[in-house]
Amino acid sequence: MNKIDELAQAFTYLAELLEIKGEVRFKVNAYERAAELIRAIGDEIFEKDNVKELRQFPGIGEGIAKKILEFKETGTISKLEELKTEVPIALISLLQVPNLGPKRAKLIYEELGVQNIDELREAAETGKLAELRGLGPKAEQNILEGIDHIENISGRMLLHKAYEIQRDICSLMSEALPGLLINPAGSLRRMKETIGDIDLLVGCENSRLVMETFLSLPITRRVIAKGDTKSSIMTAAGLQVDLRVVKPEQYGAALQYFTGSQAHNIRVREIARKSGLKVNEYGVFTVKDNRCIAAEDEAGVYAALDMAFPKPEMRENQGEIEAAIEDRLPALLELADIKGDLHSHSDWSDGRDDLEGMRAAAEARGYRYLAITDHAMKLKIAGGLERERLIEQVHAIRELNARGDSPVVLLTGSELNIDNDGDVDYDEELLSLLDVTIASIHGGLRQPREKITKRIIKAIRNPDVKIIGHPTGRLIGQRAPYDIDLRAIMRAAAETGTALELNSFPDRLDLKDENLRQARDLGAKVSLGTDSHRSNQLEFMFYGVAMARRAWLEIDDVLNTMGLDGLLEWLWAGRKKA
DNA sequence: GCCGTTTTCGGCCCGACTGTTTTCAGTCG
Repeated sequence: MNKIDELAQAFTYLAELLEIKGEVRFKVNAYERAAELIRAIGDEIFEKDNVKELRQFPGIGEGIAKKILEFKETGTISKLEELKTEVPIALISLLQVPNLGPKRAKLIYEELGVQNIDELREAAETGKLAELRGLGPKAEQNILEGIDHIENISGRMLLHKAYEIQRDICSLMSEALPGLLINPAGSLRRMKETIGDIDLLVGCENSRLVMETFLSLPITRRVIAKGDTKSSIMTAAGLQVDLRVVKPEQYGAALQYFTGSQAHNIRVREIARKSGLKVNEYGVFTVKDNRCIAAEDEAGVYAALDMAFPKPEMRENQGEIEAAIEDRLPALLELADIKGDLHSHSDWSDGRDDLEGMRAAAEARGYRYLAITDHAMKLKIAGGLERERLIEQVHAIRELNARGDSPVVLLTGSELNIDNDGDVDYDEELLSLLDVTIASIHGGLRQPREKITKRIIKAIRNPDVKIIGHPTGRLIGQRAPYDIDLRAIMRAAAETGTALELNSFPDRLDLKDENLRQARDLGAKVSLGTDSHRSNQLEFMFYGVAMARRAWLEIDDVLNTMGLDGLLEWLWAGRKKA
């Protein structure tokens, strides 16, 4: 775990231990917000070295600023260490059990001495939980099911998986109830990279009928909760799906309410309160006489608060509220702005489809160009192209382009390997044949921070390298990012005019949203590529664009929104062309 | 703990559902 995550986690622990201890809600909230904020800001936080600078960030006051400085100095926070002697840190693990919160965790610890999940299970199975005041057999059963859930389910689901499931459920519901007004809400609508559960929102007068239909879907394994307006089910795959029903004339307010994020909504409601208004899932109301002034239209909810409409992907309380108030929200990148894909593989290396198949798929997407960036020779395992094969491929691509039977121009290219010394596979002469030169790390992933950072920066300074592929190497939920000085890499990329990739393959999404925003702020260009190994994977661009939108990127921040001529000019700037 | 053209003190978002309660606390999002 890197320093930023450690610091953020220290504040999360502070919040959770205080919560178990029974500290006032607001103090706990402040620490939780601090943890969130630190994760969003990233390494920049360690570049500040006094209280005053740290307090510039809204949500960081004197107390938290001092704790950040203490952590930077000593690697720990004394208040946290103190707290650990009062409340066993292991108790925090109990909080991840659904249906078990801080109050009951404290009770269970104090009455039964339970400190971890194994002990919790034993207490539940022997009926001891049901004997505690405020709990009963049902609560005990729910906690047992909660334990089963976290032990069987490996955390959160990748966005693209959840998105597909959502699409399936919505179409099943629409089949049963034609014309139904139904949409995803929650983190799925915000397009977070991973999804904990799926939130769906329906606008319909007949909520009973909607609920019946939903609860009898074939995907339902267990009904968790069912009420007049809200139900939850567990699917066989262990995914929770929540469905809310509101009246059609309240749909906009409900969509706003259930899209979140929680931090965004809290800010919105605070702002409403200051104007004598109240916001809930049924509309915007005056506090004085409870008169509804907006509800049907989501943008109308924001308008009632004198705010511009922030797109769902932005709603993380990362400055979008202020921007909406001041009417300076960015014009986010759209999928339609993407003129082509800059990272794809064909059957010349480890892809499945041939050049024509890839080109046809690009044409179907309305692209102007597609870069064929098969693996370079040092990556033998992926069928990396030897010199002669690469030359052959360049000729094949040129021939295909010369036929003039497609609006899509294939760009020659390669996904080069950054070796241990920071050099790439081919010599200058061969590179002078390639339009698109991506350089990626494929080996030595666990080297020390200085070493990998140095390798990448050397590649960035190579005039023949125009794009750094999957810059952090993370695989969501499987492999941590390389230990690198990302900000130094971003600065070097900005300085040399090298693009950083937003690899849009679903389990990569690399750079991730907050890093993309940092890259843009530091002046680096972003290149969207799907890393497709099959022609149908070009559709992953959808998820890359979603990440770009979460990072507030606009057209000019992204390389492949350029037309073909502009792009080629950019790609060949400062390079020798054969 | 944070924050301030209504406050340097006194506020701090909102509601549904469940299970255990005879009117509400705990949990969740």
